[in-house]
Amino acid sequence: MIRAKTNEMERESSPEKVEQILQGAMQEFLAHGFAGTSMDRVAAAAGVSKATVYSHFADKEGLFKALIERLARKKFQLIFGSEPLEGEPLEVLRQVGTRALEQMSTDQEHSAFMRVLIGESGRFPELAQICVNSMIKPTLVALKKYLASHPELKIRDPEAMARILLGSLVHFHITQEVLHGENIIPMKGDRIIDTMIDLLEKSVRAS
Amino acid sequence: MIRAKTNEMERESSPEKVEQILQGAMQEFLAHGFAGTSMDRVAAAAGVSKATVYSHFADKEGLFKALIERLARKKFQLIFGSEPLEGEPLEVLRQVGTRALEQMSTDQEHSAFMRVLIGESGRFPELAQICVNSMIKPTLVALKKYLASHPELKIRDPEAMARILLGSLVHFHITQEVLHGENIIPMKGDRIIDTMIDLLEKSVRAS
DNA sequence: GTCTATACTAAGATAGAC
DNA sequence: GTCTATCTTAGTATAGAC
Repeated sequence: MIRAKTNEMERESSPEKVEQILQGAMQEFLAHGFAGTSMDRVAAAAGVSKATVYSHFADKEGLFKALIERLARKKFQLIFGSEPLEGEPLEVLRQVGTRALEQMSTDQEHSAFMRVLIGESGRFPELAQICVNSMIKPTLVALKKYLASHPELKIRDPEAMARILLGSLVHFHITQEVLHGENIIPMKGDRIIDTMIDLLEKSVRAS
Repeated sequence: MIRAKTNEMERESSPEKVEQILQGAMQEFLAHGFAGTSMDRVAAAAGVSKATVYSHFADKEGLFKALIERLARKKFQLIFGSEPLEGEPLEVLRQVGTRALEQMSTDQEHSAFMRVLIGESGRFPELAQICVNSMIKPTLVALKKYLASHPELKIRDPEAMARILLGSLVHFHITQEVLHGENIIPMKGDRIIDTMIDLLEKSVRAS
């Protein structure tokens, strides 16, 4: 019969290969950056030939962009895409902050992603902007809305406050893990969070 | 006479060439990162031959490290190495913050330096640590000491507070300029500073 | 000390078989 | 669709002349 010409193993194996390629690309690009990564090593890490890589992605740049866009979505959901915020505001903020810090330091991939994203933001500005749009902006908007929806917190500028909260945590992560400062300027992340909550609490009392 | 053997143009022109090389290296490394930079282009940008570059620096890595260490010193002094802090504390903090934000966004070199430093921190951890030691740590220590020396600010954990203040500003700079988010999530830097000062002021009143 | 010319290696991308 | 083999360019580093 005619259908026999297409056996089970070869019909549309593309989706599978694409996934393999992206996995290999992730390993290599996150470890060595764009310029430091060779397509040979990507192919090897993916377990396919170089020609197969080029049959699914136009060139090195196309593969890189596809990977980063994919990772941007994934990272956002992993860190801030949890359950909706409910409960006593300051306690909620403490929990969210603690979870975010923990998630960032647990996930080794996250530090590597930040390195590549920031490191290549000069040569791939559109890519950086995609990440701003799909990670940073949604986080800031969610935080801002949460702060604004709790007038008892007496926050004049929720948008600016959201930046302060997020910035403090992300910068802490950058100095400690991304830049390997843990042993040079050691500090428990909880102190950042405690101090921020303390500030907010006093701010409520003073208003 | 014997001294004539050494004419004016050739005796010890090294320091001059070294400076040229470092200038060229800065231009190239800051624009393209470590792996993306070729020694050919460094030599061309420096206006010397490639062999001359190699006669002063062991290899590409050695040149890169020399450059980054040099820049770390320079950047710190440029942004935070100003006059000692005097005057009403909250007003001093506002001025320092404003100056820092302005300096960071004015100096195009600074964004490029952050990109390279963070981007290469995975492959050059020692280099990242040198920058933590010569830039971030001194800044945090100075801030902490300032905060601690003004008990009227009623700050329980000056060290953590220093991190919050610095982190908010640096993260703002990263999102707006380094990651090109200015048009996506626009905001005047003053709002960050105003909000932080407002928080500190209310914190004083509540204590 | 500095240059020109070159050895050697690796990388991006593709042609052609199956 | 996927592979092996290959073309071509570009990069690091050095040898040898001046």
